[in-house]
Amino acid sequence: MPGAKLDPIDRQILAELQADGRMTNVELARRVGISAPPCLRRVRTLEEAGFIRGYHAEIDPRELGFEVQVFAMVGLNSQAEADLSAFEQKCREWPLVRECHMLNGEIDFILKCVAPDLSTFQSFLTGQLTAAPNVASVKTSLVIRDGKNEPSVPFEVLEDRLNRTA
Amino acid sequence: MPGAKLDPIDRQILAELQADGRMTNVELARRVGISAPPCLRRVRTLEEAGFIRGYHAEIDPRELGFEVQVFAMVGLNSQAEADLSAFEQKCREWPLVRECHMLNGEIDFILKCVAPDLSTFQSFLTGQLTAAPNVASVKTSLVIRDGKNEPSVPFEVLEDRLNRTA
DNA sequence: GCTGAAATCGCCTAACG
DNA sequence: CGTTAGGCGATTTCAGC
Repeated sequence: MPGAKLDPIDRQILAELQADGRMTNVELARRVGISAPPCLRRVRTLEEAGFIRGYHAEIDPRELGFEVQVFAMVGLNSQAEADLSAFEQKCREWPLVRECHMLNGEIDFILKCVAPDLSTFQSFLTGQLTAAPNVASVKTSLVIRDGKNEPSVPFEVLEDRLNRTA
Repeated sequence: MPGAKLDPIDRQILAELQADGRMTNVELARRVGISAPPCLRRVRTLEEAGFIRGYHAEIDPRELGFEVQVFAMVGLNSQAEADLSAFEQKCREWPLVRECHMLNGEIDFILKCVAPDLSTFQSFLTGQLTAAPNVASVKTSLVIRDGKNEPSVPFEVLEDRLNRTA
């Protein structure tokens, strides 16, 4: 079971850094109740072990002029591994596509896209996405507003779960 | 037009901090070609103006024991504003729901969820989500793998666009 | 008004117990 | 894991353009 090697302090470190990635190490150490040097060692270990993939400023797309956010549901003609990978590669090359997730069921991929305006997105949709090799169908939905948008992991659930097993 | 008040240095600061949110201020200043104090002032201004919403460590959910990632497409019975808000509020209270976006078209909301395992998700699905007031239909798709997962904003597109206008 | 230079203060981060 | 200690970054102050 992954996560088993982490003690409560490690998990708290991850939770704190997920909430505020620019927290100083001494502040972090204070919050988790140890002194700074071991705290820093833990952070480095967590980074190297792949628990922490990186640190990012969260930027408001609308403030920057990206007024449009769209989800695209994509079906392919072939689901052979080479064709799936080829499509993923295309997504990595398209800057308007921010996320590309392979799904089970009738939809093959869901894409989260941003664009400065609708016409930019439309021309990407018709000129690039729909026109790409192997793409069978694309259904798009505009995002009206975001009701919630949190970084990846709910630590509360993790703690609940470990308490229940304990 | 939003983003018009930002000069090229501000945009570069945002791009650098989106790529590495823990970069030191002196390193950031070096990269954007100004000295540290004005660089720090710009960062503070960008934070206060809402361009930067926060800083987060990016944590690998699978490493932490969240093996399951699911998209849920939700339709409601009533689309009155009070009912839409009520559903969004529910999503904010459910820790397994990480994102909740209101969409146009026949789907009302798309939810990105995580869970430690399938059975945890299933019990959330049947016990909470489908059972919530006003929920008419829920279709779920398991994520097989992530082909791309990038933070919000493609600065390349912004620069292209500004160059074209200039 | 905004930038850069100098100086202070606090943090980072090694070495050691 | 804690303590100590030296070097570096952060942040304020002040002068210059």
